[in-house]
Amino acid sequence: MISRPPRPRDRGIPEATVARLPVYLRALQALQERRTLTISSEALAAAAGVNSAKLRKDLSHLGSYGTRGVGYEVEYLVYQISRELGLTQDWSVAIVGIGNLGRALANYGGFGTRGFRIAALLDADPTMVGQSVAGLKVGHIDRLEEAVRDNGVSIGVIATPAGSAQHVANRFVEVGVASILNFAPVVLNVPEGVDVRKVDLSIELQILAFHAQRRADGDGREPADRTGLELT
Amino acid sequence: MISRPPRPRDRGIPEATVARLPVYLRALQALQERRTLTISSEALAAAAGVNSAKLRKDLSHLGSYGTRGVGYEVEYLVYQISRELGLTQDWSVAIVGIGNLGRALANYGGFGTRGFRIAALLDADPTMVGQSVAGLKVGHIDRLEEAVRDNGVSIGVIATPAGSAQHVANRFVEVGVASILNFAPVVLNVPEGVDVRKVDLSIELQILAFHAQRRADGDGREPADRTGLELT
DNA sequence: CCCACTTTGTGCGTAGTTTCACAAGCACGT
DNA sequence: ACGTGCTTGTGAAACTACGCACAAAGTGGG
Repeated sequence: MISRPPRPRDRGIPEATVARLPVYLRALQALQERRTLTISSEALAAAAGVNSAKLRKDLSHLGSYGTRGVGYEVEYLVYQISRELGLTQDWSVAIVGIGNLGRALANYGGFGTRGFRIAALLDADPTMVGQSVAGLKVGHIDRLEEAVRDNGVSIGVIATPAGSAQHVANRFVEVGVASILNFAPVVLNVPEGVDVRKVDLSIELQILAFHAQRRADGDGREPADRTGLELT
Repeated sequence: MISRPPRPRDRGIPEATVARLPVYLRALQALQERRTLTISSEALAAAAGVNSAKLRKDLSHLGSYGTRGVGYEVEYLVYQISRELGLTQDWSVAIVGIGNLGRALANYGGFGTRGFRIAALLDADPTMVGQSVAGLKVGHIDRLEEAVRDNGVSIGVIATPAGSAQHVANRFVEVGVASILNFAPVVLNVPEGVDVRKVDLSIELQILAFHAQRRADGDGREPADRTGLELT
């Protein structure tokens, strides 16, 4: 069962590369729907919005799956990336916090095209419990442990208010969920070995504002010590 | 021996730093509510989930706002970071695509605590137009240009299906919106000078899956590639 | 006034990431 | 068979980011 295959894959794929693989995968799947059989790094890079050298180096971490003079076979590459990302197996996801965002997530069909199954929806609000959302009955948060165990949940999504997020995270960790996607605007504290990724809308807006302001500032530099409001 | 002349031009705060400033800001605002007057880099770093040296270096890019032996004055730092991020001015935001996600965004009150004002909601679906969401009337996408001009919108949020995203982006760019936050699962093509940030739920899940798979492959142990090869 | 103590700001070595540029490899036409 | 043309895979250079460790700078007590 446990294959120590003769071709032990280099398990040291750079984090930056991992973050881009899903983008390549999506571009490749779009190509697949258009019946494209092969594609060059140049063209795929353009579709993914990256530099072609970067794309080639990224793919080289998975192995040598291209053909010089031709390009990459789309279908084969889709399979290889999917496998590397762990999408050839199914992942059960539980979403906690069925507010506006939680509902949006639950209804978001194309979760990774496939590979992810939303197995449980949980909320603390008694009036929410029992309602049907995206074809699933919302359960009470008190049953989190049960829901995780019964459904083999391995990924937890937190879409609660900031105040409850840490508590929910603790519960997740407690029952063995080691992958958490956090939408609440707080920094979660988790033990080593637990993987947390955060998606933060207001942070993204603030970063945009920073660049927008910089553009507006004529194009200058000068941040430094400006203790009040002066400027022009 | 021939070293290139030093570039004292400290133009620009590192991108990595910019991305963390909002996190610091949020932590500081929480402290402010607890009436904390000053805080050390050590404590603030813990609250923000980063290394204290990194935090000090980040803050040093804004200027010398700390007091040795004491720490940072919370209120002053809040102001400085806000100013650097451009939050001391107001930004008008338009959201296009009032589906589940668009509604969630419109209702998400704490948009950056302040500084961001949702000025317009637009959708292509005629049955959606005219409805009231989060206290705003949904307008038809055809009026995008009008809505942007009338409200001084400078940030556009795209929450449409993938197929419409590029089209909406083009329209935004056309009317001079140079900051776009994209939730649609596509790579947007925009001219130079336009700033696009993307938030992609399924990509985040795929990255989590990658790490989860790695954990599982290894055998009960953890990644453990922290201690790479020592000297040889 | 001076000393002990605390905490900032930063120089520097290390690690990670991006990009260039080109040799090596493959397909295809002749 | 063999050259021509195209595209991959990858050394190496250039950047960027990280975190340690410590001197500098400020506080407060005696």
